[in-house]
Amino acid sequence: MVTSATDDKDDLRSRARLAERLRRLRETKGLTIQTVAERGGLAISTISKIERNLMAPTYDRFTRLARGLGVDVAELFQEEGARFEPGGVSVARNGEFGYHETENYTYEMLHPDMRGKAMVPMMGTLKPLQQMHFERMVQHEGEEFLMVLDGRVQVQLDGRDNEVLETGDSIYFDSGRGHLYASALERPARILVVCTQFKDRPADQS
Amino acid sequence: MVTSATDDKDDLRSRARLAERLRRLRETKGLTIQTVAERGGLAISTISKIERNLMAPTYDRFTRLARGLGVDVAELFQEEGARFEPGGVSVARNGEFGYHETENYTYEMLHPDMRGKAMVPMMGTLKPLQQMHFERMVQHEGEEFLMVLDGRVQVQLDGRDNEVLETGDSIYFDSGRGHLYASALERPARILVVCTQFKDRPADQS
DNA sequence: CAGATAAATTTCCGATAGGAAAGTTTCTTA
DNA sequence: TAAGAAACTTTCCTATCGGAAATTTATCTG
Repeated sequence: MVTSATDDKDDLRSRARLAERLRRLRETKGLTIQTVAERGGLAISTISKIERNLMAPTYDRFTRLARGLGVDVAELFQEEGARFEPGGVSVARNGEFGYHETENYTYEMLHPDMRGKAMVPMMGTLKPLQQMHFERMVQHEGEEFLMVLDGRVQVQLDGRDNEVLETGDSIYFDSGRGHLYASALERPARILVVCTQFKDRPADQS
Repeated sequence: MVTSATDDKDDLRSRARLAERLRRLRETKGLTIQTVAERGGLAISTISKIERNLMAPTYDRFTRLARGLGVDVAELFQEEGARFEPGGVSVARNGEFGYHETENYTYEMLHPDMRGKAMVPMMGTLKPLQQMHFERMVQHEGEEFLMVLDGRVQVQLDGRDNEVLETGDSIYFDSGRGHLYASALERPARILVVCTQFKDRPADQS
């Protein structure tokens, strides 16, 4: 065989990154190996080996490890609505939306008249980064789509390098990942954001 | 120990579901075990055992299996719900999208690299109405959001008067209602459309 | 700094993953 | 139906996973 395509080297690198991610995740949560081991139901030594890439965990150990860490299994692999009225239609004219001002952003909900739609579209005006002051990143259930309509926007994503988006660029990401937007120019930027409507999910302890 | 919380029974059930999902996935894609084995770089017998839940694959086999099946690793962990890859992020630069031309429209899918996302954003260029010829209106499952980025757009909605949207205007409606877009000016119009993902996804090949 | 306690690593070994090849079932085609 | 091929399963065996306990390293306390 040795059809290349799949090289052992790749496996090792991939595993190495996984190991690193696991340890970082555990440490940022302030958990000890022992705690994770007890909560997840696997041996201490196993976790130690996995985190140092001395071992490739099997499927069951993997799920247990995720449980011990309090995250969804699939989450470990990331590198990085309600009753909508059938036939419903809503038109929003430029400028006549309901404003929704927060400390750092100015948002305009686009179709507030429709309740329980699957997507929540809104327009936003972003101040330059210097003028903003926030405690922590925004984070919520669901998925998010952002397109820059005017200006240049800096997107901060938890666990990733900052992205700078030019006019016409867009980004799609998991809203569960902490995020922040700001204008990357001296003047305000204009963006369109569409979020999925979040249905509440069982929360786990942090 | 034996703090319950994590029972071996759970592991077995979880693994059983995984096994089933894997086999279904492979079969709906019309792939043989051998093909997957070659493409992913693992032994035939290994896949056979995994699919019949006689073995718990290790991390490396798992990633190889995913590769062989032509799906993302995280996708294998999604229970039925067809969840979106947690933490996923995708950036699309202006102009570098995959074009998708139809008779009347030119669409550019914005984030084709992300599979199984809840929303499907795309940019479109609309010809003037006179130049278009269609048999019937478009109609599909889900909800749809349209914003006019440039130009003036005429939206035909089944059972309703035509709507004319100016730049910056938007419309939100049930995709089940027949719909058609066209530029209302002599020149082409530019729009952004975001649809909700339809439930049943067709099996695709790499 | 010494002693104590917690956290992480290493060791040892039984249990199991997983490849190669042989065996079995299922599908074609004459 | 038989012969042959393709798809899948079993067998056998080595490499390695993974748990318990011993050892080392880090963190407190006085």
